[in-house]
Amino acid sequence: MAAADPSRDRADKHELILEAAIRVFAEKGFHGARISDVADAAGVADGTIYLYFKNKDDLLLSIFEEKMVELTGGLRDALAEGNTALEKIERFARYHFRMVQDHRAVAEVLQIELRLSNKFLKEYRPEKLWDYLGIFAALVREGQDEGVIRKDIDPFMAMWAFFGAMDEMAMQWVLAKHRTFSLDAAADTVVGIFIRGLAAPPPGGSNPREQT
Amino acid sequence: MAAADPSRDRADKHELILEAAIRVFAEKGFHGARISDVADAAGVADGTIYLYFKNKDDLLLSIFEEKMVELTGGLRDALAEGNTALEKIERFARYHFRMVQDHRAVAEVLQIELRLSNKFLKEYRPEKLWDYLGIFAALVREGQDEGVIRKDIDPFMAMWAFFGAMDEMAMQWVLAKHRTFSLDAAADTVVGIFIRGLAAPPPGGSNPREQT
Amino acid sequence: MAAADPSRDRADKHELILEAAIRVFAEKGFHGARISDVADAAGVADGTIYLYFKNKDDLLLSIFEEKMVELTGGLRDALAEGNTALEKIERFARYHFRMVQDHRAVAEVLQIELRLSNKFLKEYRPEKLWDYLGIFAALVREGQDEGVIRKDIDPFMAMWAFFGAMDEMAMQWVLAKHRTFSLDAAADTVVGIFIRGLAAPPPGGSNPREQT
Amino acid sequence: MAAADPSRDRADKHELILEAAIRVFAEKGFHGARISDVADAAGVADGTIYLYFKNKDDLLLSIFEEKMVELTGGLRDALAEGNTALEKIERFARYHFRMVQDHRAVAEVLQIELRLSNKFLKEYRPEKLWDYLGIFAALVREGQDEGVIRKDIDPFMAMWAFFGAMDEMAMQWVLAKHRTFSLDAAADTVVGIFIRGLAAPPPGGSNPREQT
DNA sequence: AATGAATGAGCTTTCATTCAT
DNA sequence: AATGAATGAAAGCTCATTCAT
Repeated sequence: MAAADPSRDRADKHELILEAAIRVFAEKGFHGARISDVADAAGVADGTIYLYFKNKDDLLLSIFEEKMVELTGGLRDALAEGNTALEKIERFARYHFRMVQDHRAVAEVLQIELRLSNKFLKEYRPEKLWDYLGIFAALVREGQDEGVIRKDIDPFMAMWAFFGAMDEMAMQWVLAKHRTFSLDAAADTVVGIFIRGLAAPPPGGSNPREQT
Repeated sequence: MAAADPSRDRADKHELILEAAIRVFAEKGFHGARISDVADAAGVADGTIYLYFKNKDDLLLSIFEEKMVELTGGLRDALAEGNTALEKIERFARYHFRMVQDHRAVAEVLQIELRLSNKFLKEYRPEKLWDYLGIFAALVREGQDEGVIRKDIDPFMAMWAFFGAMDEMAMQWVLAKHRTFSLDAAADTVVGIFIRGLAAPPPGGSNPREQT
Repeated sequence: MAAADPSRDRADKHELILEAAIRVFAEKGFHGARISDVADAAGVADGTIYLYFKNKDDLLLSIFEEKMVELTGGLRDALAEGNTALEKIERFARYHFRMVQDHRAVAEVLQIELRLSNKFLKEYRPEKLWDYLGIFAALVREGQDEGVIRKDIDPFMAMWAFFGAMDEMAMQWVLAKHRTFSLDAAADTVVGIFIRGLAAPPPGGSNPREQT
Repeated sequence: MAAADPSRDRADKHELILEAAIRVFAEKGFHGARISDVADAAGVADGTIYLYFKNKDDLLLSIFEEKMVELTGGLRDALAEGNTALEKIERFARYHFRMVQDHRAVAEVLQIELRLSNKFLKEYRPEKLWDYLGIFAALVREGQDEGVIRKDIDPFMAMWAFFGAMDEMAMQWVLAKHRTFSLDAAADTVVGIFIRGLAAPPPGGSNPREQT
């Protein structure tokens, strides 16, 4: 009797088309993919896509939004086990790179195709990205309250730096078709730099650069 | 005697078209700009552009190459005055953000339009970017030799992290039309995090996190 | 007892959809209106419309047919009180313009939207229009028998001229959104020209142009 | 050396495409014709059409404008030989129908295809038609000054009636593929009705209806 | 009888690039 | 070298209509 739920059917087909689009966009690129390619991959007619998505751009942005929500949800779980803010930041980085590694087609779309979209880059407000990154900014503030992160750090500036560092490495990895380096090493590097870079000096410590 | 040098004339018109393209691409976007817009802005006929550039993509990539060469040249000058590797890294970051700030149209094209290009992102090998960033990797190695940068840092990984952090902030600044934050603050953040993040612990120091 | 009559129900819904279509077509235009707009306006599902009308064109043509039948019926009543053929012709003109004035939405559809239809203009035989206009031709013949209308007039030719004159004025009035002139003045003009234009010369009269 | 005149070349190709469009639209209808059909008929590439016309609608409207200018020019010549206003009105009608008869493809487009165009009917201000018909209104005024046309006639109202009568007959003739009646008879009818319908009563005459 | 989700055909227009002059 | 008129490929989206429920 489950099939009798129409909103269930609707959600299923939405999902069906979205997943097909991820596969097709990852393979042919957003611009290289025709709507009919997506329709074929999903096993529906071209027009059906427009019953579930406004247009081709909306399809791409929907992939972004839905996957970012999943990503953010998973992040919260991943951080739950961390104790200090710095430990959670480490977990954030490792989680981020693990997701890139484990979801290649999605990563391909979000790292590459999405960035090639005028709409996304210039007009769209990626609130779902901010939700995700906002967690980092909150961790920085948390760490500052705990006294383990320097007070002179602007959480938002640090957030962009942290995201930029991870994002660039993820992009190089995806573009290089994963051949040149491991994402574990990328995670180590980001963790190594940012943990020390953000950390407050040990009480009574005498790091000479701390005068800057 | 200047007009008598034909290669000089050629270089002049090449430059003329290139600068016109920067202005037009910055204003209308690469995709939104027509070749005839560039031709109009340069005061030449459409066909003339093809005497100096292979095609529209080549025009964009030429902007990238020529500006990156200038950027790299300027960077060498900027670093010359630095003493230690860490000081040079600080100068690198400050130079980078100053260039973004002082050359808005170029920054607009390199930060935004270039990234929207399939060709650039997927097919092109941006050697000129590597030349620029390679200087950072060299500085890391230098610092490791000097003993002021941790040995467990992979210079190339650090390079991507450093570039990614700066690039993301520059991109946000350009996209936000420079309203939300200052690039000086961005430079401070990057410097503050990376200098500490890369620095070797003071000899005999006892930073508890160094055990990680 | 009314609800017990199934053909009564059917006629009601037919009427319901037809009147909804008139409103929607008048507002959005035939091409601009979607079947679902009509369905919404009628409070039925899209598919239901196809239980009562063959297709979208049939809906438009049905409006034409049903309204023309009503129009023709009303015309007969309006002419009943006239005495001579010429007087009836005058009544015809005044009735026509009054109908346009009193039924704006219907006029909008019949004057404008219908004419924009390929089907109507090129393939359809508008018998119901001929029924309506045939009355005019019959009046001309009647007037010729009575001796009040010139014998050298071809009733069918006169019919098209008469209809054309009225129709053009009605169309201008509808297109101008009724702002520029009154349909009463239009009626006066048509009556003034056609009555004199058709009238036989007074017996023994010596109108010099009668020689033509 | 005539071919060296570039504006001449341009005008030639404009004309070439326009005449091709008339043939194609007359045969397949405006909606049934694809731009590539017109391009083929003109012996140019699809894109070339857009160098001379803004879009498909503009092509249709250009046919209207250019042919109306020609029509109006010819009309002035045709009226030149007339003496009185009434005689000129007669010449107007006969000229109009002769043009329809002698330029079938153009008539097909202007009588049928043009009217099927939403753009033309609802948005466009057909100034060139008004120029043409304005001549009729001027003739009516002229006749009123001469005393041969009744003063109680509104020239603009009469103009629409006159045009409507001719236009309806021309349309029926074109739609019927010229089989059912002759345009000469149509001209006779229009002339017969309008000349008498507009004429002032002979001085001292005693037409009983003149009291209206 | 009524519903409404699914279908899929159909075509204008832009603009990078070429090449005859 | 410079011009600029001509080329022609390429695909998103709408919406009337169907038909399983």
